[in-house]
Amino acid sequence: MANCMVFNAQIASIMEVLANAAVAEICKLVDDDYAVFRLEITQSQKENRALRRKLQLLELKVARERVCASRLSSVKIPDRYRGMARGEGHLTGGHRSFVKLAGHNTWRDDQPITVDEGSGTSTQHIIMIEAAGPGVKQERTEGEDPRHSTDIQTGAAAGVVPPVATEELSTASTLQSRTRCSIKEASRTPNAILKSETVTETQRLLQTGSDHRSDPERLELGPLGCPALGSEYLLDGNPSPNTVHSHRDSGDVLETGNDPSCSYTTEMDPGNMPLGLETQTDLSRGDWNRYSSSVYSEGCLDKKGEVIVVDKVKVEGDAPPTWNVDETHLGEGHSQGRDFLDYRESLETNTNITTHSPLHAIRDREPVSTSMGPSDSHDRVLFHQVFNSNDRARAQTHGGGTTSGNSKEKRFLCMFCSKGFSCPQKVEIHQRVHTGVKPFSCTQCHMCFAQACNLKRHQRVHTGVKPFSCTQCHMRFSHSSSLKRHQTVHTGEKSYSCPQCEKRFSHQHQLKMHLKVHMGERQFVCTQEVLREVPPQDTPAEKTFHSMT
DNA sequence: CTGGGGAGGGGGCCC
DNA sequence: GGGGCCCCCTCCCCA
Repeated sequence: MANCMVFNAQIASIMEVLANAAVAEICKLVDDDYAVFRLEITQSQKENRALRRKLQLLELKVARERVCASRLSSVKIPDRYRGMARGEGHLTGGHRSFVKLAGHNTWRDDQPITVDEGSGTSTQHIIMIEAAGPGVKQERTEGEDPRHSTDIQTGAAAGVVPPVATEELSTASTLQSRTRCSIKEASRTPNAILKSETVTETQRLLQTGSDHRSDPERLELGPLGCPALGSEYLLDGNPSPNTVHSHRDSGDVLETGNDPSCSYTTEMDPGNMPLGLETQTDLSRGDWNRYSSSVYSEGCLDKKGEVIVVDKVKVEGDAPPTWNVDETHLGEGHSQGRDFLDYRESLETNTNITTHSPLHAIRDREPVSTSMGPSDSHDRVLFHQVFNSNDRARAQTHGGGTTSGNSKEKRFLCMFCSKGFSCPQKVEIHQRVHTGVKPFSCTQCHMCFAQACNLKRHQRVHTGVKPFSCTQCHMRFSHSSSLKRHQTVHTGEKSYSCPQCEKRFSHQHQLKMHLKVHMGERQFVCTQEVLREVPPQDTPAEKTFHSMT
């Protein structure tokens, strides 16, 4: 009996121990789960805070817009900042952007913010500016929160919504505080960021689809919430700048509606240009004429009562109407030049433009009278591009920079890729790379050309004329460069050298073929390395090549 | 190697 | 003299 009781006591103690162990185990699990759960709660709370900040910013932004709408005023932006801040044209309209200062940010880079503006939503991208970088200059203005003073000087009112989402955002005065931000190589990849900005802006244009003229931001507010780096290019409030939109009444300009897939992003992207344009215009119907007119010669036709008979404009693609020219039709340049002049004129007729460009002299001319109707996203974006290029040109002019460092100033920039050229004709010719317009067609074959001289050269194929003859042999060439290249046969010149070995070649193609040998050998040896575990140091291309040869 | 197109730059001419 | 326009040259590339 006593034993039984002892046994029971032992069992009880054991069970107690087991129970305690089980409880401890359970408690441990609960604690772990609780910790995880608490962590999740903490994260959620952080997210909620961030979202609240965004919401607050957006609300304040709307308030700021309303405030700014009532005090629209022309703000002169230092030209030298335009090109930069406009980000090669892609920051324009970037009032949708916020500048997020490094160190103050609570958002992720490039974090989109969806804004409900009543007429639609838009995605905004936060531009991260490395405020502490050596290339960043802090500039302060009166009443300015130093934290808001990034490197982009816009000198405009209606400042940036401090991206830091600080509490002082709650006051309108803060919102209107002048913010000077100037981007100087602030971003490591400005183009990418700026392009994304353009994308979102153009998308917004499309999505809202409303009359943006009444949008004060378009008038005054520039990128980064700063006033209007590119605001002048907008026609808002300016009755005269008929300019680039003379064809907008065509009705079929763009039926993008709210479809972001028809975004001008594609259009803006040189690489995708043809596709993007096809989404906007029916090339097969010759709408390219309209496009190209709107780009190059906006308004000039209406104004002057002229009709540039774009008899045939051949565009890469199907059913290309062709602007037939023969070698005597090289007067195309006249119309080209006039068109471009008018195109520039149309830009300059915008009285909101503050410019010191020499082109500005044209401004005094009779304003172009066109049938520009209510705002149109397509036209607006086109004008956006056009003016940006022009403005960037001015920025380059005043900034002293040239696109490729040539001695001659390249004030005329391609609206698609911002490449600079010394004269408008060259820009127009260059832009055919993007537009695919080839106005010069051969009368004897289907070939079309973007440059008259190329057509002229091509026609030697038909005529058999070979004006370039070798002085050392009987060879004749239709290409001057072909002759030059041929003469390396006689001179023995081998200007193409292999970077991986000592071999030299007289023709580039030979070098390319040779390099393929290198590549092939390298791959071969890599394979051998895998199979034989060849030490890596034994496999430089040169050694490999030499050993194999 | 040659043929030939794409594209940019230079220079002359004209206004 | 300066700027715009136009043609030619040249380089690059591909077939």
